[in-house]
Amino acid sequence: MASNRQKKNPPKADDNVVPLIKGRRATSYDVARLAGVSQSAVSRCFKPGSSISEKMRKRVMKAAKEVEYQPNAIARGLITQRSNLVAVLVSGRLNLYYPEALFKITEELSTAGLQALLFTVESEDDAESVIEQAWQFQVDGVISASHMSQAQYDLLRKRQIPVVFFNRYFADHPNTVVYCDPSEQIDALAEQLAELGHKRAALIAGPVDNMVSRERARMTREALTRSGLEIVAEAEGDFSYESGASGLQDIKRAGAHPTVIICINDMMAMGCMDEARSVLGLKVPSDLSIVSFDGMGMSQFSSYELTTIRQPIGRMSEAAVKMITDRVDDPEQSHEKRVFQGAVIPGGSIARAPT
Amino acid sequence: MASNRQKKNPPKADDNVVPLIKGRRATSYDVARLAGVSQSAVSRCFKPGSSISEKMRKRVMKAAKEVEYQPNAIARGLITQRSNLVAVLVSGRLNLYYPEALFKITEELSTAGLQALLFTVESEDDAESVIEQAWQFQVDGVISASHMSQAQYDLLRKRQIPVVFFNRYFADHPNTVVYCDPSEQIDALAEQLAELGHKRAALIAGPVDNMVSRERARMTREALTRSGLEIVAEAEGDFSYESGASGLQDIKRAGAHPTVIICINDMMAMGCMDEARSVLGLKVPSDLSIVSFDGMGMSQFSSYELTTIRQPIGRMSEAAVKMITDRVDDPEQSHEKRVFQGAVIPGGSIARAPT
DNA sequence: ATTCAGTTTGCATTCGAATGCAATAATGCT
DNA sequence: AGCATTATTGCATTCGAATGCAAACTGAAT
Repeated sequence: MASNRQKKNPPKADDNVVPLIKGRRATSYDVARLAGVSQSAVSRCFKPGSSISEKMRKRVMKAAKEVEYQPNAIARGLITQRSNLVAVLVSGRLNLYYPEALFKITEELSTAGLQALLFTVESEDDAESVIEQAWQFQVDGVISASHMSQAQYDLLRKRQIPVVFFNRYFADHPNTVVYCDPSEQIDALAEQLAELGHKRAALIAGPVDNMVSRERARMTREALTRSGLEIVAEAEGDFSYESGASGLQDIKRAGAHPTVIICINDMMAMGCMDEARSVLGLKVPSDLSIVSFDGMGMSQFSSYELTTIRQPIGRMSEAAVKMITDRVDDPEQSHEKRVFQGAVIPGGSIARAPT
Repeated sequence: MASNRQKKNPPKADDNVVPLIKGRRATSYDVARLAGVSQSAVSRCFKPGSSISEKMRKRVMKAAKEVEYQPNAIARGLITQRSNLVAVLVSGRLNLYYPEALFKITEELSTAGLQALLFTVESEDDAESVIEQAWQFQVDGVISASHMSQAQYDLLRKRQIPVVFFNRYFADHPNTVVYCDPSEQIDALAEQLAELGHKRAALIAGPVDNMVSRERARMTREALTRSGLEIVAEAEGDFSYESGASGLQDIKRAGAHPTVIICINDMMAMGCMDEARSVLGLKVPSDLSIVSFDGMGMSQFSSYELTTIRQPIGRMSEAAVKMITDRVDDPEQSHEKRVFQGAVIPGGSIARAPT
């Protein structure tokens, strides 16, 4: 191969008649040989901003097209120390809401010239191995919408890999994060519930090890109390439809009689609503009002029409990608929190409290 | 660097006191130097099945652990001509059913030592650029659950990249594919509908450019006719909830009065059911029966409880991954179709025809 | 024609791991 | 011990593109 490389200044085109492609994909050397230029010239043609004459560019591009040359991103990654790969960590089962974000993030990454390397994380052990995998693949950054321990995060930081958290974060530690703050909206809803005559509320919370879930629950408790509603019962779910249903059962079994239930996410609210209607025979919203968080597409299906607090998933995804690209380009970039406002979707799942 | 590499046979450990890590991640050379062995030895330690003594392995592993060495998958990919990356193509918006498959596929790939490089494809143009992207990243294979033209497929084949279609395929061309054949189930359901006294059916089909959609529609027409039901109307949807609702409206507007509607997927069935109940004031199933395809999780929420034909997504995902790994390991492997049986989920959306 | 600045181009090296080959060490066998 | 095998190990090269540096070229000004 070394002897095939051009020797003296003006390498002649086609001075080597070895067929360019025999099974093997074309490399920059193949293109160089075909165009009668050096490999460096080919490389420069594919790197925007390089010093190259128009004549040379045309010549190279013609040859490149001829053999369908596309630069090898793997080889490029090795020399530039940039893989253009971003690990995207999602938890598969938990929340059917995230696919929307995942697709959006993937698209945005792609327009930024980056590719999403997808990892599903179900447990902390998963996270462990996922981080090692990502590290092996030299990912330029990590967008995490799944659980990650402090130690795992620290490991990534130590390895100088930028991390952006999507809807989760460590409260007592600086980190880069995008999330949604629904406090104003839950305040407004609590106020509205009070005006509708509600006095007794119940809460179906999410897993306590989940930051977003905890925060939503905390805000809800505060908002309800502030508006003069009593929280007569609490149940803990796991974000799933089933746990919304069983959460309602738990509340009833505890002997509580709330007139409104706040669910920490839409999925549980749907489970709760279905259980109320089909098992307990309650009418929603006339017998029981339901409020929730997320604003996922399904929540507005006419069987549900939830009154919920929407997260602006699209803008949050854009922000997450922007934040990761900024940090890939400049690793010194400081931490940043981007907090989006929620928005109430009025829905039809709340009404005046039954008398 | 060349002068740092060990010169003669037994290279002494630590004969070079340059700090191993100064910002830079450890390489096999760093480990080799620390352990006092050659780089090849380190490489062999991380390749299962290599000729290496136990003593050497321990020594290397100790050094590797010390500097947290993990082989660089990018560099490995360059030399082995294997990226261990598989492109997974999904269409983002269309079908909320695929996330389940996507996560499953990702997990399965991961246990096979492969990583999923995620691409969203909305249009044929997208597919074009996605294929080029995937090619640049030297993916070892492609799993496509999205649209792809014959020309695009041919391009991938020409480039010797194995492709597995997930629930789509080209009928008149050999290719490797996993899909679900619901013909027996739809026959059984048609039979059951006839026994329940149904005579007039309507069909809400999917996009005609979608193979699965076309096939389901075809089978449905055949099954219904065979069982003596007349198809009094057909509407075409796009798999979305909204198009299920508008499909029903189209049917009604055409003046048809079916007693049962077959929807080509669950999502449209839910839209159709909600529209029937909340807008047309019909009772499902007593006034109108509904049948569909997919068996996605939501379809069994108690607001819907669809009678639907489930695809075994889990097993299909496993099969897809198995098929792609087989073909990555042996590119000569011939084409294969793996067809899974559907399964009827009885649900509660069909009943005796109203008189 | 000469000089000089500015552009283009090519050369040689680099990234990090894998591997064929040859050298060496370890082991078995007589 | 002596010789033949076999198992380990190291050496040198390779994968494909990017890039610092120097050589060559361009054009303009003198």
